[in-house]
Amino acid sequence: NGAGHGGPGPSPAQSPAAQKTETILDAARAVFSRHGFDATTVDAVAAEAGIAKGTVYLYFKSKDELYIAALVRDVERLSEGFRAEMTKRGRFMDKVEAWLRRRLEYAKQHEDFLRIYLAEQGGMFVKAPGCKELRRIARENMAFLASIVEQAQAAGELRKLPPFAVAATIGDMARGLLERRLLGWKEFRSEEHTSELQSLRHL
Amino acid sequence: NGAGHGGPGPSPAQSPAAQKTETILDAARAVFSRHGFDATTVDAVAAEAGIAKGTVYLYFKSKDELYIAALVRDVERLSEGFRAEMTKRGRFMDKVEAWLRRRLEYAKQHEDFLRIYLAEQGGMFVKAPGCKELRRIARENMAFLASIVEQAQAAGELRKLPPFAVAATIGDMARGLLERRLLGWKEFRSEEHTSELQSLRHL
Amino acid sequence: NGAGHGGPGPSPAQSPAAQKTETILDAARAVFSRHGFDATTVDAVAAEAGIAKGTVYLYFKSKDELYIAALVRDVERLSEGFRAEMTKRGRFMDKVEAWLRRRLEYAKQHEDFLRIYLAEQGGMFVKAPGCKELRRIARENMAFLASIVEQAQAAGELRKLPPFAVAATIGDMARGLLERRLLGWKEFRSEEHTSELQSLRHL
Amino acid sequence: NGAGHGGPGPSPAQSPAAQKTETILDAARAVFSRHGFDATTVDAVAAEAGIAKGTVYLYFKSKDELYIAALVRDVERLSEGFRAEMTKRGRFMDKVEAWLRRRLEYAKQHEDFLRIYLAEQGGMFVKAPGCKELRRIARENMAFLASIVEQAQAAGELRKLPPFAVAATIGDMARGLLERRLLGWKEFRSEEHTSELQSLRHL
DNA sequence: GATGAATGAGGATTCATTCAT
DNA sequence: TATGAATGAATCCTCATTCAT
Repeated sequence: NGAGHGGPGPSPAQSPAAQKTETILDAARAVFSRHGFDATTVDAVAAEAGIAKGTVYLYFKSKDELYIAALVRDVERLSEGFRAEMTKRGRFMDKVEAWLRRRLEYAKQHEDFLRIYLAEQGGMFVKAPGCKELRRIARENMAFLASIVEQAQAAGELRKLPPFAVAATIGDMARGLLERRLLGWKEFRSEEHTSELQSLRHL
Repeated sequence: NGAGHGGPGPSPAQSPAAQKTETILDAARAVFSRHGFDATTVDAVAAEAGIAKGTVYLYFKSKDELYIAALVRDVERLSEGFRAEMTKRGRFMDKVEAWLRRRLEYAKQHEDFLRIYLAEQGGMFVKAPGCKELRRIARENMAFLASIVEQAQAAGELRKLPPFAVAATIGDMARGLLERRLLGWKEFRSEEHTSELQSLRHL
Repeated sequence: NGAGHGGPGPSPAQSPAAQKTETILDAARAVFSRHGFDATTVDAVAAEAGIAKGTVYLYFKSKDELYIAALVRDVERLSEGFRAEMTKRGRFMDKVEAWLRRRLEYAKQHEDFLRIYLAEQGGMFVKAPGCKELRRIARENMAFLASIVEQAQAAGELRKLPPFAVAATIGDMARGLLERRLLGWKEFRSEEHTSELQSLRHL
Repeated sequence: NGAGHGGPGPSPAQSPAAQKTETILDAARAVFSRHGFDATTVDAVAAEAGIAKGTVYLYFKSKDELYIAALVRDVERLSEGFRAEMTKRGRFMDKVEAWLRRRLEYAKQHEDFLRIYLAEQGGMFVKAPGCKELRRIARENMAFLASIVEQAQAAGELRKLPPFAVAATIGDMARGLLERRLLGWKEFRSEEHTSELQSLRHL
């Protein structure tokens, strides 16, 4: 196939073990996103992956570890993706647009990932697990975004507001945008996101 | 009664049954927010409320219903509160500041509520339950906010961007602000939120 | 009934909870002795006790705890019994005979207990669990026996050999005797034990 | 080969298959003695033997069979050893001392075997498996011992007590001695066992 | 109304055993 | 022969819910 871009199903170039790991993670993502962590049974994941229950435990020590692994894999994949995209662009608004587009695309390809991801953001407040890894990534992304903002401010593209606050605000908006899209709120269909993007021009 | 302040403990003016309902809901809020939905046992809620497990089932049909009830009660209380506050203010930024202050105050008084509330926002994407009620409230609030934005635009206080998009953006920012505060991120201590608020002036 | 001597089935004078605890312990003794620790399921114990699986866990935290509790209860009961008997007798051989008779009687009444008890002695060498409690009792009994031996030596009833060694030897013989009886070895039927007892006269 | 000494590791003169069988049995002995039957996994035995799990099943039909085989091998080896030693000696006490020394030596070389052996003696009362084979050996040894006793009685070396009872008593004492040594009871250190042996002189 | 003992369905996890390579 | 990935039966334990008191 033309890309190792992380579509569902393992690419043929990997070791069989790595392939099966990918298969299981894809299944986990799908099932966890449908039912949430607790309502998901390992049986269901195994069934989705087309393997036996015990096999899951050959690749992951526990249900918790499986959940975290599925989440972290996608979050990292997504993070790497948009950082690369943003670096390629020149002007601030282009960067932001690239970032948003990347997230939207990814969300379209992996609506199941998006569900689990957004849910976990909420879960950060009640569950400790894996948070460490996820928080690390979240903060790294935030720092990256802030540095982008600073560059833009230095270039006179943005008003001189605290960069972290601006970065956070952008992140908040993006999340909300994805959520509303996922919930299918009719006020926020299709091109609407551009109108939200417009707001950014004035920051 | 003289207070819609939503403090814990039942007000004395209510019927005994209503008082016990309140007691249970307070206990539920506390325990659910500490451990999340699944990790919370009905036993723990009963213990927190100082009653027997069976008694909980005299007031709520199931654990699910109890969870939703606890959530809805606070969300409605909060919504009513800030709508009233906003209505009292004249200028847009005052309204928004009043709203934010209201949320922060509430969050301070009920950090446990906040946790459960933010977590549930994520849960909207994976669990059906209660979503109907909660979505209704969320959309009503959004519509209210949008109408406020429209007024401000009519008064020339805001640029003419799509009101729903602006309202949504404000909501997103507010949520992010609360989250970062709750997580204790050091970049967003104390007065910092004003700097995020400043951004709004330029919308 | 004429005695709280520990026959199966709870005595009516106890609290309901204590009665049920006894019922479960009796069931546990029976089932564990039939199949050993690992091959015994909590389900089987519950079935033997005529209650539901979950109920067992209202009275004992785990299968391990249940096992230990069943064992310790009987070992203590037996130990107290024979110490009292021995104290009542005057001459050494009478004491020993009383002790042996006590063990044989108990073994007849509680063959299931005996099995579990003897098995656990072997288990001491591979499993740690509960050993602490059981070892304590075992050593207390050994010390008691040794003091009896010392008295007998002081009274000129026994040769002056190291008391602990003699006590241990007596204990070894008694255990072997019980085992052979339990295994039904035809060479060691009925009155045979007296002939083993005779050996003691010459120590 | 020049030694029936039972040391670990296969002797070089055997067929490769027999050598591997020995290797596995050595591993089984080691692991079973550390954790007991149920807590031992076939995986662990294979790892200890340095082979793959599946290979174990090429040599033994099941975990049960492996356990029994490991046990029986050592018991038979030990039995043959001490019978030969005893036959070589002339006087009764010399025979007994030779026998005890043999057991102690074996125990020192194979503490792991001893553990499993003593544990299994208890297990005889709750588990059926292998009992048949082990009981046979145990009774053969007992009969051998009894015949030795009878000889001694005929030679006027021992009082005329029932030979089987005396043999059993000697066996009981020996077992107890080994156990206390294994448990490390401080009352029964080092040379102490001679004092227990002294008792025998008076039987 | 209140209680809390009892229930039993449900799920994570382990591991003996098999079999394709 | 040797391997070790895959299987799935088996079991401990939890906890929402009921109901007799």
